Amino acid sequence: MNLYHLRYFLSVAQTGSFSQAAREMHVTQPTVSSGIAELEKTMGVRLFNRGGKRVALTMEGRTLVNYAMQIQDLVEEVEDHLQRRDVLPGEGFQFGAIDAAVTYLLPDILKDYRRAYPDVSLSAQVAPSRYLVDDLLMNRSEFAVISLPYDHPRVETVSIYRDSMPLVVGASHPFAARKNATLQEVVQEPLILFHTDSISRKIVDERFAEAGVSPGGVMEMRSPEAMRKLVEVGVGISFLPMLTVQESLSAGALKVVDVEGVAFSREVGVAWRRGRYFSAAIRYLIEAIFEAYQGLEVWQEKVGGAK
Amino acid sequence: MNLYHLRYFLSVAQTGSFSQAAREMHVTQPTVSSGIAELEKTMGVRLFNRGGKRVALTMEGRTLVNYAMQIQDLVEEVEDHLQRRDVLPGEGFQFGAIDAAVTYLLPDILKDYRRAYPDVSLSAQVAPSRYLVDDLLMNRSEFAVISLPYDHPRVETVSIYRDSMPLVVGASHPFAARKNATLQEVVQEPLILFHTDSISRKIVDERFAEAGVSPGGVMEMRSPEAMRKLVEVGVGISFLPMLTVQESLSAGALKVVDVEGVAFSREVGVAWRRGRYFSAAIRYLIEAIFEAYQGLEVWQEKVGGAK
DNA sequence: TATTGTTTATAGACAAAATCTATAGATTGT
DNA sequence: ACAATCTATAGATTTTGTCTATAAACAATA
Repeated sequence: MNLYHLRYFLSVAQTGSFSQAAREMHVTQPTVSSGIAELEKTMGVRLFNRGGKRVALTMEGRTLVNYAMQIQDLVEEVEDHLQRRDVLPGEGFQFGAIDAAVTYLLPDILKDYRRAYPDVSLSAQVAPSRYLVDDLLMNRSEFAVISLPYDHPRVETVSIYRDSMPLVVGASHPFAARKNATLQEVVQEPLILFHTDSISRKIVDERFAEAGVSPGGVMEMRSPEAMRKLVEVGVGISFLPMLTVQESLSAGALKVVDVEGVAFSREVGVAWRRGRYFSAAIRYLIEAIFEAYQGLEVWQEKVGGAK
Repeated sequence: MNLYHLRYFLSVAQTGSFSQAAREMHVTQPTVSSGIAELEKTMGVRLFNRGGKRVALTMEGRTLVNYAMQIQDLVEEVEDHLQRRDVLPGEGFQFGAIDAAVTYLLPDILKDYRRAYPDVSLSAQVAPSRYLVDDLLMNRSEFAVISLPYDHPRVETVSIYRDSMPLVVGASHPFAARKNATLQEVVQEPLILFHTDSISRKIVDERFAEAGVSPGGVMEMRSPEAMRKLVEVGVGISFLPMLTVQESLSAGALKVVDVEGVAFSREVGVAWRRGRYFSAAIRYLIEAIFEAYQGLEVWQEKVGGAK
């Protein structure tokens, strides 16, 4: 049983003639004959009564007409949907994003996206970068907005945003009155740092190692928002992404202190599993991100040609 | 696009693996690969993201899953229906029958049929034999119960019932008191005869011609029931099928009068377009008719072997 | 970092099927 | 009876699907 056979069958049922159906389907009459014969053989019933100028459906033929039409409709519908790249209501996809991205970088973009694809349901997974990369590798999410650099042979990344990570202290901290401090002074203070498997922590650690210093009492955290709060109330001081502390700085709850010879920064970028394919609705969101920040050209270079 | 490809696709979607799907479908892995590749080509979209131990559906793939499952279900359903020779509610067929058949021969059979095929809707076309045969030839009805003999190269017939056609007169007619009458006497009376294109009329006419008599005032009718009424009220006398007049005889409204040298009778039989195919539900009804009267063996001989 | 056991993709051979041309056999309508 | 039109069939051809064998990519492990 073949979809073409069903098409021939419906045409014969409608026209009442094998020859005419053949003309409509742009095939020869024996093709239609053998198509119907094949259907009749596999179904084990006669579909038409031949003889006379017109053929007539049998009862079984009438039954098959009902089904064949439904099948035909579904086939046409799905071809249409896929070729127009329409999205069915309820369809959607999952992507990953670090806290700072979903809180500060993406909201406006997601709002616009809603307008472009109102039927697509988005599911954002918020977690530290390394977990998000796991999701990428396991095909559990389509792309992720993570901290860079992230080096993995199966993951490609493009930076969208450079974020400085200044030393921030609570408003009542002794450093708050000063313009700057030395690295040696900093490591004497109780430090609140990202957890050791985070990108941002790696950046800090590397610089510390270069300078030959090592911090004393360190508190480790996964959540930058929690760290911001802890610094505000004076539990310790921290190097935190500008995105995270912007509002607290404006409100005066935190202060930035320059550290001599140190200019920490981390990049935020889009990451995806190398070589993967992007559906139109997904590609649209990714490109909106690049357009809002930067990286569109690099992205197109990496993925644009090889659909 | 092919139904097998859809099956492969669904299996891959479910198992998350081309190889495993191949094992489930009892084909080799390259077969699945090229099946999916062909689907992706004709649809113009990627259906899976490959790489890693498992493949993952794209958004388009998820869309196709929805449709493919529906299509699959319909295909299975229709194969099931046709092979079991089930009948869908509302399906049905049309057959023809002369007045006497539908009134006196078929009611009980149709009642039983209801029990065997409650979902089949029957449509009986009631008309004189020659119109019913037209329907047969045009494939507008599946079979017909008509008066015999009916000679046509494209129509086959099997007799089910021999019906005598005695001379009947109204209870108050002068003949009513007599045991018999001669043909000469009969043609003096006002006769009510079937219309000239009817089988029964032909039988009567032929006998008249043989005997060298020709009737005087003749009233022609199509409906035997109407003729019966007219004879009852004394408009004339008639040769009517026993089936039609049975009740009136019992009630005493009509009397049978023997006519010397005349024994009219017509046969009732089943007719169908030569060489046609009978669906199970139709065949059942026809065979019920033969079983209730006669002709089952002749029927089976003519149509039984050549399905 | 190499290695082993997976995976999917590809190439070429082979088999199955769908389709075409040509023609026969039937039927309808003139 | 004849011409036109229909479906069925046979045989050749082309297309499509499937297989085997193998390559290339990847994951897991030593």
